[in-house]
Amino acid sequence: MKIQAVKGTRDFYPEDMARRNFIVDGWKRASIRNGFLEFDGPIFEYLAMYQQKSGDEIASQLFAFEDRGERMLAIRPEITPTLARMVNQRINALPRPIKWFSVPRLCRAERPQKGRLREFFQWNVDIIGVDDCLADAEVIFCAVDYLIEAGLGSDDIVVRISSRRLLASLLEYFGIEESQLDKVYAVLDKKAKVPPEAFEKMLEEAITDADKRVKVMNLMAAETLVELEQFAGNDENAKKAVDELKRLFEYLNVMGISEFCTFDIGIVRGLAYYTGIVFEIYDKSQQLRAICGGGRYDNLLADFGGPKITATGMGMGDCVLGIVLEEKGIFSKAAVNGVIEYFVAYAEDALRNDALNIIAKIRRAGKIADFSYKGGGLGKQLKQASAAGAKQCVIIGQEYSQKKLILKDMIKGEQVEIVESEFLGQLKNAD
RNA sequence: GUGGGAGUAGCUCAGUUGGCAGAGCAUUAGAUUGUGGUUCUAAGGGUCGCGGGUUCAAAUCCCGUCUCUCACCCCA
Repeated sequence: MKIQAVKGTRDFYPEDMARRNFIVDGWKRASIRNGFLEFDGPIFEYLAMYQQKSGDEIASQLFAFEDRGERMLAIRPEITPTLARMVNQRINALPRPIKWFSVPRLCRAERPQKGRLREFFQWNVDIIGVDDCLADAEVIFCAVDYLIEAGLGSDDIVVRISSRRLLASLLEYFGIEESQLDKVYAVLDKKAKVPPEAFEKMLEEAITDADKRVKVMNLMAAETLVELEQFAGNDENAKKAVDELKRLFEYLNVMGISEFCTFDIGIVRGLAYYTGIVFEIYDKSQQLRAICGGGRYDNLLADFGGPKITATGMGMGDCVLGIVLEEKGIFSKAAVNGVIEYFVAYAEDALRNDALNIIAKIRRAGKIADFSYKGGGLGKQLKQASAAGAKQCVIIGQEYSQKKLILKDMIKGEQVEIVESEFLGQLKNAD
């Protein structure tokens, strides 16, 4: 029986690996220039760690197994619990704010579909220990900074921003009980995803009181922060939440990315643990799930047995992003092959050892060099050099009896004769 | 867990009324014994997803099954 790749996994052939590296390298560059430090954890953890935050149902959506010591373990479906565990462990020794990032490989046992696989990479950026929404602004900036570097503009993507705290205070102000909030959130999260009639019907089921429901419907139609202030009335909590959003947008404006950002009260995020600012980044032209999502989760460390220290962060997976970059033709910029700087060709088999000797010297000088195993005619070797995308060829022929090489520029097609020692000297001085 | 779509060469796919298994790209070799990219020629590469049925004859029709994929549910 022929064995095939497991459902929802990917094989990375060299050209796929080039794309993956294009994404991952960009993530790391953006993180580092935004002042984040890289961390990583184990690829599996105790199953209980994931159940603690999200409940038992989550167990069916992750790859769990028992080891030989009868420990219940799971392959990590996210890295945030690991982050919480690691930070809690050294909370008194770590200088704050803690600005860390990671690019973990994650697995989730969900049914695969467009933009979602069972094994993927996810860029995570978190700031722990900053109450002010400046931290949220910086997380958003970091994500946008990356997307711009990757080649996307404000015509391509949009950051939709809202606030859990705002929703919570307004809903409470409208008279909806706190115990009902999660249920209502789940419905509000669907607003942009289902037809208006369906949305209305779902809302009817979640909020039986007609007065309250009308208020919520009106609220969900709000498009600007100014409108929200009217809803807030004299409610202190709601006013504070609006004020926070205003400050956030001001920060984003100062940082020069306001054209990417918009307020959208329909952004709720599925999970219960978000406590404040929430945001998602979408591709404007396509019907894809979010490229990126994040927000504030002030109970993170406390949920994992640590002190109550605030946190905010985001995650960006490689699947949806990969589709977007592919559609925009951005991957063509990614170098698929390692670019050969010098391809060494030899005119006669007798010169092969001389060629090998020079190749070794080029490589030890830090340059990328390759050659033909088969040898054969010079034409064949140059053909192979072209196929490999070589920038230059070093040709070793009769001239080598006077220690001279031919250096051929494969792009311009020009060639010059050069003394071997001079050529090798140039290698070391270059760059 | 529910529902649609698709499985033919490494890839993208064609395959007529049931009648010898095909093309392009890719790969390899040659045209070319000191000069590449273009071009030309040739070769290799198939359990037509798998199993059963109908038939003189099945990639093609029927039944079953597996896999992949898309949309739901969910989404950290």
